[in-house]
Amino acid sequence: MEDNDLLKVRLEKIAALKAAGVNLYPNGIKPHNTTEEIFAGFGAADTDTLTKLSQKVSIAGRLMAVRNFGKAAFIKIQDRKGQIQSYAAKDILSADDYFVFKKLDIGDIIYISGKLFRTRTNELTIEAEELRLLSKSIRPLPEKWHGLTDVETRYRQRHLDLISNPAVKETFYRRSRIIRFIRQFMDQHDFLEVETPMMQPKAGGAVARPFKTHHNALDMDLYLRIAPELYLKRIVTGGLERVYEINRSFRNEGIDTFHNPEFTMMEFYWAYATYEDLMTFTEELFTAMATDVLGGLKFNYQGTEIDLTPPWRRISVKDALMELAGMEPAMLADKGQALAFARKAGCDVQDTDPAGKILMAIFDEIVEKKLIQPTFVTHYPVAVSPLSRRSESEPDLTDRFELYISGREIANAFSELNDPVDQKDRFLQQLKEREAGDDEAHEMDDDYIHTLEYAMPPTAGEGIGIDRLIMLFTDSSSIRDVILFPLLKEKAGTKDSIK
RNA sequence: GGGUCGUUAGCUCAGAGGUAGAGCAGCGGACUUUUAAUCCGUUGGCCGUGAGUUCAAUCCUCACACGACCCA
Repeated sequence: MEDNDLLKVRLEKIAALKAAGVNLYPNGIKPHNTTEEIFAGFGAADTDTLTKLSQKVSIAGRLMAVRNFGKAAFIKIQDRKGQIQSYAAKDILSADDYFVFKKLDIGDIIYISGKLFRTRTNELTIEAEELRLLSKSIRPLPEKWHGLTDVETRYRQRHLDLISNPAVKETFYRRSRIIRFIRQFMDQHDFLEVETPMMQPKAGGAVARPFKTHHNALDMDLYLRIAPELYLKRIVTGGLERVYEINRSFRNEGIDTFHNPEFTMMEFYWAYATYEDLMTFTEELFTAMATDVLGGLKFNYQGTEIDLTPPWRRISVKDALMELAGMEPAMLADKGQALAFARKAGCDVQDTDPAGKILMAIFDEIVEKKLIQPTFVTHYPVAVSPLSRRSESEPDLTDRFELYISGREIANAFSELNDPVDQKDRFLQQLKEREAGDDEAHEMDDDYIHTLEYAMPPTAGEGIGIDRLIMLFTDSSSIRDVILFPLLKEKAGTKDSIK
């Protein structure tokens, strides 16, 4: 163990407590209240009312502050819902409890029971009649006023972040509430929640690099899924017609404020619906969710007001390129001109890239960041949509949209390609691109085509990036702030433990 | 992958080529209604790691590690 005086002092206290026969880690002592319940029940009660009531409460939590006054003290206890003050005095506590109290450190988990009263400054306070140590801390907490601000420590030691920064707890309460709401909404619309493999022999359903792993007993390489899509469509083919899954996918790519290698997505598939139905459905989901979670359809994200009031703007990729990137119709029609435009804009494009891919590169570079208010971008080129149904009127385009909010892709949806012959051609085209050096191109998946050969009903499907959605709804600037344990590089020698 | 910035006490941060600083926390003392309680006293450091320049490096140079932000 590091030669640290702070730890030494605490270990000495532990020795003293043990010598006095105090159990440092007792079990089975249960609080009857939370801080939230106490404030909800008695936050409005005045001194006289509290005196008459003589209301006894008990709580457990972390000791966060001690203000000593000789033979009495004010202390703050924090539980999962908040903090409350308690008054610990020598002439109220038993001698044994007071002995323990004098040996407590900030950071210890304690139990307090006693009557509620108001102090001279009118703060609702528990007069401690019984005080128990529930778990002894031997390391000091971050400082009470500035808290913990070092982002690296916040992510690496999330427990400290949660203890020190109440807003972090709020974020994860809200995250849970959003996901719970989505489940309710989907269930109400008769969707069935399912789970599909995270380890897949082929990583399909999206355009991305996978993580590879290996099954020893089967001696088989497996990939962590980049999307559940192909399995969910097998389920729809099987007749479940409306399914959804909320869970992790994994993509082996760079890390930044919008990308974590593992991230949470909801995908859902809806037989007999079209991508146009999904636009309406998405509006309904988001507005209901915002009303439930935020109490309205307008909210602030990083200093910009976002308004979710439907209907949201719908614009095709080509119209967006003309309106927001300043492209001329001739450039859209001619690959050479598009390529020149893309190069000028600083896009990383190859001569061999299909025209649709070049247009999307320009879109990503210039248009995306301008889509601040919720916008459905429609009619993506076939070349970048290997699993989407072709538009009846324009076979080079697909019945697909992406939803953009605050310049970021939040959802991706399309009417599903259920023609097995066309699907096979699309995979073959992807293979060509893979051979040309695009290691993100989709793999051939004969098993999936075989499934389609049994006839999948006409279906529309959508994927919603849950982490990004939660960033929006919690005004978080980094995806790391909405994931409890974002991936960080390992750092050697940062943490010792006691011998 | 490139650029910029950061890494000093448990935490939050100053600092200067010559023995390392503050606030909070801790420790000792006073104090039974405080709100970052107050008052007196006080402990605590491989200045991220490694090399180089120098009489002397925590500071200058280079490399590396980790992180943040921006760009691709």
